[in-house]
Amino acid sequence: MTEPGFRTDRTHVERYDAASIEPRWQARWAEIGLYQTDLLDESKPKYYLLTMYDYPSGNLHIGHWYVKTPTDAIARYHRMLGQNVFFPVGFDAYGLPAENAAIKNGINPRDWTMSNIETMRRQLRTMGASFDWDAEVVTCDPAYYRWNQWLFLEFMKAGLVYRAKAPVDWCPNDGTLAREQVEGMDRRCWRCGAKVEKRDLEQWRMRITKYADELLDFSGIAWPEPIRAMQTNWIGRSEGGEIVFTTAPSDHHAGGEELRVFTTRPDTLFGATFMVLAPEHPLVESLTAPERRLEVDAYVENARNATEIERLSTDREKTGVAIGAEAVNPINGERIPIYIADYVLAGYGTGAIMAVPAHDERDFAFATQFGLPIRRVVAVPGTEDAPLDSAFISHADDEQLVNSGPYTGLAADEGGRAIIAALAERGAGEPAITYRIRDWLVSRQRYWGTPIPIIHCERCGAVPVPEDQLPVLLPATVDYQGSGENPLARDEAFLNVACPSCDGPAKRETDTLDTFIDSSWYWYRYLSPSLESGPVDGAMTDRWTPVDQYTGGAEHAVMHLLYSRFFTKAMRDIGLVHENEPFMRLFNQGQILGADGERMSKSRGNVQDPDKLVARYGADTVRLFLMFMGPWDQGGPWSESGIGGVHRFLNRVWAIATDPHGTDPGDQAAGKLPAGEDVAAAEAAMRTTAHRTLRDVTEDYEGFRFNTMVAKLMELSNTLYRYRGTPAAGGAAWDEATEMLLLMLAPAAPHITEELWSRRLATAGEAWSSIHTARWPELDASAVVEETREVPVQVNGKVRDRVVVPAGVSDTDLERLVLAAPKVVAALAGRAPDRVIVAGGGRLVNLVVRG
RNA sequence: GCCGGAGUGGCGGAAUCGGCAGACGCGACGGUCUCAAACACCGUUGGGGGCAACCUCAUCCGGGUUCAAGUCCCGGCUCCGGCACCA
Repeated sequence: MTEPGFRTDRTHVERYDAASIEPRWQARWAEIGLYQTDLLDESKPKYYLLTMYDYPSGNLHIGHWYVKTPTDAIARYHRMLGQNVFFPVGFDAYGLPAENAAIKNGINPRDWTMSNIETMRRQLRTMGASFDWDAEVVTCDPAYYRWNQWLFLEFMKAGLVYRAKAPVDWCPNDGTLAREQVEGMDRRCWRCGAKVEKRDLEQWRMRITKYADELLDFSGIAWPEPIRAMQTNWIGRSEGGEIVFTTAPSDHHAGGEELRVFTTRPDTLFGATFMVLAPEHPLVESLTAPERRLEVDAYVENARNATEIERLSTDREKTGVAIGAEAVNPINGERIPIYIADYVLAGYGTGAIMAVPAHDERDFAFATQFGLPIRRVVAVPGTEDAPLDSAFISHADDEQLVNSGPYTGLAADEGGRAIIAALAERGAGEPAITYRIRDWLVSRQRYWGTPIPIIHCERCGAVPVPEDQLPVLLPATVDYQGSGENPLARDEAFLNVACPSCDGPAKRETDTLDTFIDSSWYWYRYLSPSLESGPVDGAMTDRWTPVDQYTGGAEHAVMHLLYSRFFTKAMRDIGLVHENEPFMRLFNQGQILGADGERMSKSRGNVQDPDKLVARYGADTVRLFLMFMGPWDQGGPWSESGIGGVHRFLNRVWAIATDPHGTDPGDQAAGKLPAGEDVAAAEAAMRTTAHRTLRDVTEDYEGFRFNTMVAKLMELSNTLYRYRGTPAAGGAAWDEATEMLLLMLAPAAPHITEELWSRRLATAGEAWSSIHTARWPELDASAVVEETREVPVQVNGKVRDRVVVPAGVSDTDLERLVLAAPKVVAALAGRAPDRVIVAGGGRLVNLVVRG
């Protein structure tokens, strides 16, 4: 009878034991398909909730739980609101770690990946997450990646895919990278951290730049400001003008050649005292004077070979050389010397600048270094002769052009427009816009990815694989020969193929697609994962997309989250979908760091495994603890301290629901109502608290404020717990409040609430139905209002007393009551208040006394 | 340097259409229960002062607006994230 280790007077009550409850309900939910969405059911409003799918790395750590369990609570909350919720799950199954594991351990990447997926499926179930597993997508499945290939070819037809030779970012371990995959000032690979180099390679690209302006427009979608700012900066739109300089004739050069520069400051054109070309600029070769040749060639060679590190190690000191040629300023015919310098980038604008040292920091530094003239052309009137010790770049309203010929005296922005207009008339300039974003490089020299469906024929060039020959299957067997080199490149069976166009001997493309292609449209595929006639089911996407709510990490700001917007627009333009944006609302949860405050990683050994905690406390406690830790968008270092408090809360919920009349042995006040309270007052208090909690918790679920949501449920349970064992327990008000507590807690702690709910139904003799299909409780607004309330009274802004007044008291009555309060009288010390402020509809009174 | 976010008890954090600073939880201290420990439960807990009712200081720093400022304005500092010679 008596279990060892527990108090005798508690043993008659069944204790909360998560381990015996959770697996049982998980199995039951799966058995009855509780979370499988009927996508055709239009009787309820749809709600498409998406959380970023995972790379199957092998084990769920606490970070996965941190993203997924609150998202699951959102799904459950919306179901309780009566919406048809679609909450799918899948795996981002292609990618580098599988290959690295394969090389290291001699395992096939597919076997490694699929066994990890199996593990993770099991782990995801222990979370109690309400995923619809029928919709699962695994991207390394030919049923999925064939549509990557199909989309690639359709995009090609639409002019959105092209192949070009250009400098690319190259990681010695991982091969080519998208610009977005190069991180930090020292330009490291996002995967392996190796230093990234530039190489000239012929590669496939997607024309994301076509959508640059559209991608800058976030109207109609509710995305966090930081993500919008990052994308906006990444796209980097600059407005200005292109100005056409010409080369001046000289001994070695006939002159008259166009030299276009881009500038955001056409107003400073009269201040251009030299010109700088990128070392890679195509005209450098022909413009260089014979006597400068040696030095110029050396500089160009050096710039090509210099790593970014070397460039930066000079502490941004400007370097460059004059090429012995001059350019003619189209506005005034002035001849200025031409330099090359590596601070001018070949890939941005026109790869050439007009240098205006008076009004640009970099040009100022260069001019100072090389003793070049600095001519001020913008100034507040009267200050134009003041010497400059740095570039003058402010944009005050009263600035004017100076030393600018006929434009002198104009306001700077007006002058800029006038200069461009004048140049445009002569064909020597025009308004122009440039972007920092580059087209998306999608070729990867890797095995474990989607084969690019292209065949290279010596006669016909790069020929698309005909649609009826898709998918181009990734060969199942792979021989790495212990190196990271792409094994496809020496797989003769894969490689050799007849040209689809001329039937001659040809070779397959051996590069595979960036895995970010996979994740750029996966949410569409969830709606028809096994469709064979196309990538998406138009009727389904029309009905269900855009996604209503997306959750995931901010680390994807300029990769996945930008590519997905691009894909949606591109798919729209080829007629596949009919929307402009993929995700209506986005929420970025924070990141859980290791206990050391560093990012969790296997190599640091600070990865937190939830299994131990689940075994000790149960999944509900872990879920709730992760929500309670702090604001969801904040994240922070991992610490277990505090999880006990959350577990105690669930224990109390259990006791409230199963044993309303029980008492605690340590409580001397047990069984007694608080002093001065009768049963009626207690019941009114429970009812008020329950409905206030409902009001607040509803707002918290809507706003994803899970930490305060849990806190408020704790308060409600504390209130109920205080009445446990008293005459107020077990009555109608108690029962209503308990039911509300369970319903409000259900999205966050699905197992314990399901168990307690089933017991309630059984006790009431009702047939079982899941709490997760129950309706969210209705707020009784009248219950929220108490009969009396406490009003703080300030004298000169400091709280001196609190008076209890009837709920509907008028301001004048309130004032009268306040002035009669003993402590207020004392604080006033006989003085009459000069002002009486009744603030916030009677929430507070402030009495102002002068002197 | 530019862009974005944030600074509140010993700790995680509440409270921002200006209105009782520190909800909720952890930790700590005291207690109940126990032969004892653990568990559980009850109470106290921002600093300083006072026997006490109370007084006083306090939300990164310095100013300001206001009857009233964690919250608004001006000027700084620190930390985190992103970008980084982008003309």
